[in-house]
Amino acid sequence: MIKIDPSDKTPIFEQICKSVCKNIAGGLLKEGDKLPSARELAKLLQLNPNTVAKAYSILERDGIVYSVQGKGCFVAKHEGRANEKLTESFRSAVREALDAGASAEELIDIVSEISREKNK
Amino acid sequence: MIKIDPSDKTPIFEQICKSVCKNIAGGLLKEGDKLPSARELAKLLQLNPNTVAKAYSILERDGIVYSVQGKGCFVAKHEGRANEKLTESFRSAVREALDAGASAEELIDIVSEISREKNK
Amino acid sequence: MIKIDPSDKTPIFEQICKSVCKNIAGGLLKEGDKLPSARELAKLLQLNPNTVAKAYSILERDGIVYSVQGKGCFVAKHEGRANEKLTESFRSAVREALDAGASAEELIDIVSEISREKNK
Amino acid sequence: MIKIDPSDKTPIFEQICKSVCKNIAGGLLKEGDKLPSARELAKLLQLNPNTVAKAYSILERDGIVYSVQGKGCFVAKHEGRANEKLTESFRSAVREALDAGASAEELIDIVSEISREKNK
DNA sequence: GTGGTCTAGACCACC
DNA sequence: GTGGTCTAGACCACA
Repeated sequence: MIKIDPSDKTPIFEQICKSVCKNIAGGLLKEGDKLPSARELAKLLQLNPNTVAKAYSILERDGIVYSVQGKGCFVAKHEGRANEKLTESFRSAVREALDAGASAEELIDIVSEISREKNK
Repeated sequence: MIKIDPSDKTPIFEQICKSVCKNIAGGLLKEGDKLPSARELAKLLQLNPNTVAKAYSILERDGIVYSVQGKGCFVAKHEGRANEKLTESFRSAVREALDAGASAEELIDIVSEISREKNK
Repeated sequence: MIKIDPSDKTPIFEQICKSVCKNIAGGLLKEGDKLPSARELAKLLQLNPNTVAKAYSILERDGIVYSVQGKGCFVAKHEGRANEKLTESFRSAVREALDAGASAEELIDIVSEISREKNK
Repeated sequence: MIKIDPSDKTPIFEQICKSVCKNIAGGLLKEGDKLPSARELAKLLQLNPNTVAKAYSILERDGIVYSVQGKGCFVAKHEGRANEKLTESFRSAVREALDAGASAEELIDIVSEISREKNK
C-alpha cells in the first residue's frame, strides 16, 4: 500500500505523504478509514518513527487526514485535496518550465510524448 | 546575461546551469562561444569561484559545454541538449504525475491554465 | 579497506573512487552495504570531508553508489559497473593505441609482457 | 598532418608530441625531415608558440627530434623511439589496470573486443 | 590568466 | 548523525 524508495532523492516524509494521497485518490482509502499508527508504519517500512510522524503531521496540516489523541489517524473528507496535493509539484514544475522560456505548446507536446511512452 | 536569485532555494550552481542553458537555447550563446571565466563570473555575481566551477563542470558532464585548461569554457555543439536540460525537471514531474494516476488530459489542462495565468 | 597514496599524482577523489570500486569488484562490499560517512572517512584518511564527498558524488553519478540524506552512502546494484569503471581508463588507452596504428597483437603482447613482469 | 582537438583533456603539447610520433611511425616523416618551425605550426594550429616549443623540446629530450640553432627541427634516427613513446601511455594504463586487480586475460579480452569494434 | 584540485570551516535539510 | 551546498583561500598544470 505504501511504498518507499530510499534511493529516491525526494525526502522520505514526502514520499509517505504522496503515497497516502495516491491511495486516497485511487479509492483505496476512504473518508474515515484509519491509517496505520506511526509506530506500526515505521516498523513496517523500516523507518524512523519521527519520519512517519512528520509525514502524518503534514497531511493533517493540509487537511487530508485528522488525528485523534490515543485513537489514531483517519482520512478526512474532501478527497479533492489529495488530488490537489498530488498535482501540486506538477504545477510548480510547469511554472518553472515556463519561467525557463518554454512555451505551453512545447510542454503539452512533452506531456503527450511521455504519456504515449507510458502506454506502450 | 547570467542572473542569480540568492533568495531562491534552488542551489546556486543549478541556477547558473539553467541560466547558461537559457542563453544557449535562446541563441545568445552559440557553439564555440567562450563563457566568462569561473573567477570572473564569480566576481560579477558575488559568488565563490568554486560554486561557478561546479556549475561549469556539471554543464561539461552533460555535454553542453567543454572546458580547456588555461583557456576557458566554451559552448559545445548543442543538438538540443540545452533545451533538454531545461525541460528535464518538467519531464520527471510529468512522469511522476502520470504514475500518481493523473491523465494526460488533466495535465494538459493544468499547463494551459497556468500558461494563461502567466500571460495575464 | 580504502587506501590513499598522497604522493600519487592522480587526484585523491579518484583514488577513493577506484578504491571503492575495487572493494565492490572484489566482493568486500556488496549491494546495500553502507560506506563510511564522508566525515568519518575523511578523518580516517586525514582528508577534507569535501574531497570524500566529491568522490562519493561521482560514484553516485556513475550508478555505483546511492546516497540517502541523513543516513549515508550505500552500494547500489552493481551489474558490473564497478568493474567497468576500473577498466575504463584502460579501454580508452586501447582505443588510443589502436588509433595510433598499433595492432591488437602488439597490444596483447605488451599486456602479457607487463603481466609477466608483475608476477615476478 | 598534425591535428589538435582542443576539447580533448590531454594537454595540447602532448597531443602535438603524439601527432609527430604517429607521423614518424606511419612513415610520413623520415629521418632528417624538417618539422615546421614552432612559430609556423603555432600559426597554422592557432596555438600559442610556447605550447609548440614545449612539445618540440620534449620530443628533443626524448631523442625523437633534434634542433639546429637557426635552421629548425629535424627528425632523428631510431624510429623505434617514436613507437615506444606511442605505446608508453598504453603500458602505464596496463600497469594501472593490473594494479586495480584486473587479470591479464581480462585485459586481453578487452583489447580483442575493442579491436573487433574498430574493424567493423 | 584559466581550469582542476584540495583544505578549512560553515549552514541547512533530513533522519 | 548524515549528505548537500556554499564560502574563503590556496596550489598546480596549462596556455
